[in-house]
Amino acid sequence: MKVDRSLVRHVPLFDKMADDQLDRLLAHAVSRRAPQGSQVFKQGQPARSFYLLLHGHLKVMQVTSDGQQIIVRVVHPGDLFGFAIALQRSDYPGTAVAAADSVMLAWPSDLWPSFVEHIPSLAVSAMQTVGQRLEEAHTRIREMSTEEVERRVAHTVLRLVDKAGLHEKRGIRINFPISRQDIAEMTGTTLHTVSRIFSAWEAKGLVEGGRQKLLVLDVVGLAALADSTRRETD
Amino acid sequence: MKVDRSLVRHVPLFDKMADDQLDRLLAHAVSRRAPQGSQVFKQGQPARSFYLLLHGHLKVMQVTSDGQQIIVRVVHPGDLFGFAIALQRSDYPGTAVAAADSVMLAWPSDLWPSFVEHIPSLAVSAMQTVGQRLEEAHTRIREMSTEEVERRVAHTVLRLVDKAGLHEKRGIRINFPISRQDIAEMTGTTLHTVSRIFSAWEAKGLVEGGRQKLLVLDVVGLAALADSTRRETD
DNA sequence: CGATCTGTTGAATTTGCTCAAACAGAGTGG
DNA sequence: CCACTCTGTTTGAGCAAATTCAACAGATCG
Repeated sequence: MKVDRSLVRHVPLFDKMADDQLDRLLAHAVSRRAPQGSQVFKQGQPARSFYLLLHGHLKVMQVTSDGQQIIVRVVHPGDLFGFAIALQRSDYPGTAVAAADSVMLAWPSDLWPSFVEHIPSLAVSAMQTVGQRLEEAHTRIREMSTEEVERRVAHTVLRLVDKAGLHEKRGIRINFPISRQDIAEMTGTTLHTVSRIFSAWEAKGLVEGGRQKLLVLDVVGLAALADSTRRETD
Repeated sequence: MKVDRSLVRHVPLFDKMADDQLDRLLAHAVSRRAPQGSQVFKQGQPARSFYLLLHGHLKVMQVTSDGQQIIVRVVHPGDLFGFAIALQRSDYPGTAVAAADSVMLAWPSDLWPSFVEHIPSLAVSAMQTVGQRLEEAHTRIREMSTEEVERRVAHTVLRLVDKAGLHEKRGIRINFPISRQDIAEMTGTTLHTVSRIFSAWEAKGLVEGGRQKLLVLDVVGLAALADSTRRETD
């Protein structure tokens, strides 16, 4: 079960780590594949492992008691996920679903404390990661409190461009299959509204849609829309 | 600048800590008072200190570029706050305002790394705290995505009851001055809507309002309303 | 090739916001 | 003590954004 150092060397979480420490860490890692649509772990399950995404994209979802679903966050390559254990939780707070075929490393949760103990920089990095995640959550709360749907959708798409954008001749492609429903669940609206918004944007030449596909043609225009202080876009 | 151990002994963050460690920690602490309405720190300021609230209540707010305000969270006694430094940030992401006269301990941010190094349990506790905060943020996102305003307000009030409730003969009093505007900023709505909701609740005998005052008469009824799966309350 | 999934679009409806006006209570100063 | 002001609260009316309802079209897949 050899995992090569170069696979994770570029990950911010590990870039300050000495080679031998990194090797010791990787010695306990198991690599795992998740085909598109499969679940890596489920909400409520005991958190037996924590993960690092190497390739692909995951959606972390939560289901409410009355069956409604939201996407808590999207996991991109290089992101640590499922580390409930570090936050002193015994179960996963959400369900991780592969949005595209994905590859990840998995460590047994039991090992976390000893890792942190022996590799202090890991604790610092982990703390930083959680801190960023908290900030993202606050950003989302702020947007949901103060912005109308169209601007929220614009912000969400721009974040996707940033995290999962692939440059093409005609624009920037979101690099994994994503539906209107998904975007609705990320912005707190309905797929109907998202569909209408995308149709309007398409008419304006900002984006180009398609079944589970999204190509952003005019990032600047979209950003202008996202930052516009109410009613200037006409 | 002596700070007594007993002041903080009950705080979860410190309850597993040895006496001598705690004393070493407290040796560097400075106590500080914030009269009602005063700011403890401002959004964007360099994060020179981190704090522990001993007494009172604070609101942490963020202002959007176009001037709108939201309340990111409410700080209650025993909560650590303003520890941006632990998350590797150099400035405060929000503004902390005293909702009531408050007393807190302050430590220079510089000391955080050495504290964490010498007191490993502090790192674990801090991580846990941030984790809980992240979960709260996700709960709020979930509520804002899936629930109508009335239920969100109900949930918010119930959280206040839990964190800042004071038992009285007639019901449970929220133990610090809080306005409709505040609750609007916590739930992502307007003070008008909150006022209307409270008026309706008052008519039903669930709560009793007043200028910056809130007395919850029927916690169970409120909880029923908060958990009702759409349109059953009539 | 039917069945299913995703997306589109119109129409009716509703929620909650904006605008507007008035009111209540606490504190202030004459 | 009373008029005045400030701040927070209440309430109505109209309106707009977004949801719900509904029907359909095009892809995709077994």
